[in-house]
Amino acid sequence: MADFVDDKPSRTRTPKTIATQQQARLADVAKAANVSTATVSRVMNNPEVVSPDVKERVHQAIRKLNWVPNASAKALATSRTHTIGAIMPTLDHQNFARIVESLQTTIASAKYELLVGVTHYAREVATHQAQAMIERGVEALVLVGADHPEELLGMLEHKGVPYVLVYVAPGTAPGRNVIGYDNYQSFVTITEYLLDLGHRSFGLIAQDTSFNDRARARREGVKDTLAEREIAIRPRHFIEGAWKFEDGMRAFEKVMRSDEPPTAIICGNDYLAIGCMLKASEMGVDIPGDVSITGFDDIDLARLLPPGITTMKVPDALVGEMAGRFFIDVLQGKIGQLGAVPAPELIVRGSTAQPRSRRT
Amino acid sequence: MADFVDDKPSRTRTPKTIATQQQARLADVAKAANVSTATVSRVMNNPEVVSPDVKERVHQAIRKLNWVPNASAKALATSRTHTIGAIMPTLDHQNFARIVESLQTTIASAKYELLVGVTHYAREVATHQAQAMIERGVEALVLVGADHPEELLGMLEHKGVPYVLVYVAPGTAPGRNVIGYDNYQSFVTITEYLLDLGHRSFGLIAQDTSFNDRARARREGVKDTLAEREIAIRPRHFIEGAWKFEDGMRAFEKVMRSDEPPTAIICGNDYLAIGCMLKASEMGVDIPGDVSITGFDDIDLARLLPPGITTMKVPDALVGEMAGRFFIDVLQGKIGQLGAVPAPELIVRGSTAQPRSRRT
DNA sequence: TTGTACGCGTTATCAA
DNA sequence: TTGATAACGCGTACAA
Repeated sequence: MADFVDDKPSRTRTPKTIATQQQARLADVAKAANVSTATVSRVMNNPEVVSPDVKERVHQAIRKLNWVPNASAKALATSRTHTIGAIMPTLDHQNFARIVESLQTTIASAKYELLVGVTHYAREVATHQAQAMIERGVEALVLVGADHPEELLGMLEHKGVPYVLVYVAPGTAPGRNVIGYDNYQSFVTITEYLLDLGHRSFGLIAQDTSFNDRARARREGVKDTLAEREIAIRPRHFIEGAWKFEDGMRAFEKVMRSDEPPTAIICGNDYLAIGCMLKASEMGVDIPGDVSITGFDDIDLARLLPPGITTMKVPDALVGEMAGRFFIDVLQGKIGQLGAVPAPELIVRGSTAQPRSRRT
Repeated sequence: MADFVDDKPSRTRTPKTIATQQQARLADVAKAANVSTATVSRVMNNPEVVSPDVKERVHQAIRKLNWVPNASAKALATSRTHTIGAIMPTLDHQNFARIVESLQTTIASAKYELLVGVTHYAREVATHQAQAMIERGVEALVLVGADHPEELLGMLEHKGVPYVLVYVAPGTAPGRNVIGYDNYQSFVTITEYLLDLGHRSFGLIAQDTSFNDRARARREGVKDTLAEREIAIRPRHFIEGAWKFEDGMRAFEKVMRSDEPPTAIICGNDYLAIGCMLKASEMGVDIPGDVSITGFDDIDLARLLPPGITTMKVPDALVGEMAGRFFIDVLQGKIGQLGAVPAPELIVRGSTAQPRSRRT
């Protein structure tokens, strides 16, 4: 019973991978370099403490064996997965796509990877995906909006998983980490701008408000501001539905073909507003002559499509970046302060003007 | 020495998580339910073989302890991470965003999660991210285009990681799994269509072709087809650059303000084509009266912006779905056949017409 | 500076 | 049907 007990029985369980070839393990590298596993580990995670020649031997062995560390094992040993999750309603909207993109780019600089889920605006899907990501051990999570089950948020807090609710105004969800702006206030601003122009008859084309607290806040911002002036929107001028170009086109036609169409139509986003513009030119309706249109988001096209859409500029990419930086700080043990994002800014373009009756 | 050695020294190393609370382990559940760890594992992965009452006891313990399985440990034990990766140039293009979205939705049905990387069109970034994902143990990978270092693809094959190159025509990269259509042929089709209309003077506004084999194929498709008729594009009418609306606007202006502008401009994608249309209306250039414009991709706006853009319809969402299904099949041990995606289809709209000289 | 030995939380083999 | 226990591949006290 001597030196033939030296190395481990090189593999007892048959690997379950599809791989045709055996993968090298850290132990194999150690053996090849004639060092201990601890040393190999040090070469990877703490190179300063290991002597140059040993380091070189290990590196050679790594190259020779084509070894790549196993992240699952590392995660198990360290309780760190280096993974962050983001759950979005869709990626087919420039804003969300940009958040994901900037978030990924930001966290990549700290060696974090991004798990992405798409919910298609279904609340249960969001919850379900979030739970799956928690099982996966995401170290942080980005969620959209505040409309999530209390138990999900509770679980995140219970597990100590930092999360950020994006597109949620500070103050709306007390005690939560939020990055966003005040949707309500933004639409107050838009509405007041139109009121100041002299408009007194309004239409509202908005997204579906189920599982969408942003859309609800926007709608209420408009309604409350108008109510302050004793103005209401006629039910036939209030259309709630989806959010794409063609939804806007359909809604615009419906509103403008109704009796006594409004002089201003407030849209929940730029896609809807652009849909209105497209349908208007099709119908021969002059914008802003016959009716003013406003959007929200300031997507590229809003400034490019003549006469330009009056809208609110929101800082998408910054949202992803801020969330990313916040996570990096928190996960590195720093305090991690979540600063406020600049408030949306009204951008006045050619799609709005005084109502005809007001003009001289 | 009796029954006080019974359970493991409940935790020697201090946990590294930020978590304020101890997480329950499978072993804790086992103890609480008074069964072995093997049984708890069976309840999760092989419930049929465990008796109903025991199963119930285990479930109660799970609920009581609020246990969620640790995916890293599971991955380590099974060599299956249940993760798929996708690396895209950007998400700010509808096509790529849709691929990611449909891929995620497809693989979610088989309990796979999606890791997303964005390269901003930088080849090294793509390679680097791919390697990181391999370390993470992604079980499959989606890459865009065929322009990847041989060693990366070699490593994937060496490791037995199935991958799919999307936006690559079958036949272009022999031996690789590809989903895509023939970019070259598609632009032959467009070019021939314009030639048939009678055009003899062309402009080409295209994406940057470094690390973008699709863009190269498209350009060559145009050039070769024209050369067949002994036609070349004047250097000043060939503009290569980025790919957004405003790039198209700038390029269009440059081309149209040059001496002897062409009668038809072929654009590498719809964003560029729309940029041309927008600039044209700004400049008072009539489309298709003064110049015909073609795009590629058939994004929503291509059919909505009057007079509509003549373009090729490509099946984005299908690409993601097919890749997802392929992976699911392969990873479940099935053969996994990668069918061909329908060829892009020429959609003729109002942005193209006969050149003025040809008309009666 | 390096090595030994154990733990991370599961699954899976084998025996009962 | 259930239980003991050895992997899985890595980090890391602790000792040398």
